[in-house]
Amino acid sequence: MRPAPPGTERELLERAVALAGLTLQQVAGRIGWPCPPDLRRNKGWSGQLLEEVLGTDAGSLAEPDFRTLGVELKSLPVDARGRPRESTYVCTVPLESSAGSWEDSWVFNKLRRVLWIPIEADPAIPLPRRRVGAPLLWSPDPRQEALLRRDWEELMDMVCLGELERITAHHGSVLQIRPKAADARALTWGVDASGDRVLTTPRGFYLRSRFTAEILQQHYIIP
DNA sequence: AGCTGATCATAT
DNA sequence: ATATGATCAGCT
Repeated sequence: MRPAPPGTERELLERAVALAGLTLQQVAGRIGWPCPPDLRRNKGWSGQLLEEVLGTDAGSLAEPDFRTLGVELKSLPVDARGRPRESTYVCTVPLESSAGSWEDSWVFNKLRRVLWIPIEADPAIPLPRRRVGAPLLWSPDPRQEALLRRDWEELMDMVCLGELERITAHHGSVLQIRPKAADARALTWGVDASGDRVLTTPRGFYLRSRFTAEILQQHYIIP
């Protein structure tokens, strides 16, 4: 059912281009998946559908989806004007490890090469009829990488200094930290200002939608 | 209308 | 519990 992973970026892009313009129902039908009426009880369904159809090979490891290519796959819900409707989850925030460098960070290693696939997400369109957009293979340009790096360094400084409870989604110009858990009761270990281990909410890094909007505006043409 | 904090599903 | 895939829903 699941195709072999693409061997090259070109092959990956060809597979993705072949999906452009299809509805989610049509894409799901190709691999025998039923299309749910909405995403209410399965928020990641369309992202998982694209993984399955395109043949990712990283599972749920903390690595790019196409590990042999070093390419991360991100679906991007867009409104009628082609603007992202939501922020984009990047990865878990390491709450216990020491600083490390930007180059070694999960954030950088996931975002250095991304295949963005816009998906119509206007709530007026029933999920099965929403169309997949044209794919975009992207790497951050120097300015974008500098913005990401600065946010990451500031946020990770706060994490490492035990200022986790001070971090809100207001921090960061393009990259932010928000809760990432089953619910608000979920707990994991972090470090407080005294350096002691404390239980806290698991967090994730997210890209603000104005950042992904910029990426699409620069490169993407609405079909 | 945009944004933040909360939440849903699955695999290991 | 930790990782992945994300969107929901209420507040400003």
